[in-house]
Amino acid sequence: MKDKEVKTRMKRGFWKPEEDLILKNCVETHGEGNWATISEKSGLMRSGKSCRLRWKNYLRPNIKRGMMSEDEKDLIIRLHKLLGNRWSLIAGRLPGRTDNEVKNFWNTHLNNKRSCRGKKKHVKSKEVNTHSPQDKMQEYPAETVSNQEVATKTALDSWIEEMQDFNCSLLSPLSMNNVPFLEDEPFIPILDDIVLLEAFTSTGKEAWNEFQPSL
DNA sequence: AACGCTATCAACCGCTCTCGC
DNA sequence: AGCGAGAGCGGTTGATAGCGT
Repeated sequence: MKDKEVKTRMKRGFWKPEEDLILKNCVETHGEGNWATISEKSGLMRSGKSCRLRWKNYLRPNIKRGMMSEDEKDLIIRLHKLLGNRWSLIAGRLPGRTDNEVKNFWNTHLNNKRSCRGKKKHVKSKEVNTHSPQDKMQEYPAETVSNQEVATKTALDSWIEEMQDFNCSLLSPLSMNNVPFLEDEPFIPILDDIVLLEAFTSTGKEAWNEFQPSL
């Protein structure tokens, strides 16, 4: 019950500029990550969670605000197709964008189901390439991490083999589309390989065009 | 001008994950 | 191994801006 009391005493709702300033100073003093300490020391009466969210989504340096570029939209679509609603993972590939922003963008601009609610028409999904690692992965149950890893690795291996058979050269993702990647986030082994291969070697324009009529 | 509807997005909630003990 | 605390994630909510009637 004490938890509930603390919770109800916490301030909620929109952040004021002065609160942002205090939070910013506190993060600089106590370091990013010590949210419980920051929450306590700041005197903002905001929960650690709330502080973390505010910092991560708005106050963190190098946050990019405003409209998504065509490249970003394209990348979101491709990554979502591959990863599903793994917003933090997708956002990690979009410098300056947050998971919350990507999630909101998807739900408002790109989510067909939601777009259908209004006047926008649902667009039939295009035929998928049956040789992609993603499709191969669907053959495996992905309930557990180990299953996922095995599935992913098997899919990647066989796909790379096929690609080599077709004499395909797999370019480094870092050099493509002029899309910079966050230096502070290491690629997740195996999964990232698939993400990058899929995202950067297919025809992204087709994927984007699927969504265009509904926008 | 007033009203209703829709789109947008900041923030919250609840769950899972991770790490230290 | 088990437990608890804190951090992180994805889903959802709610305020409000904008537009049409």
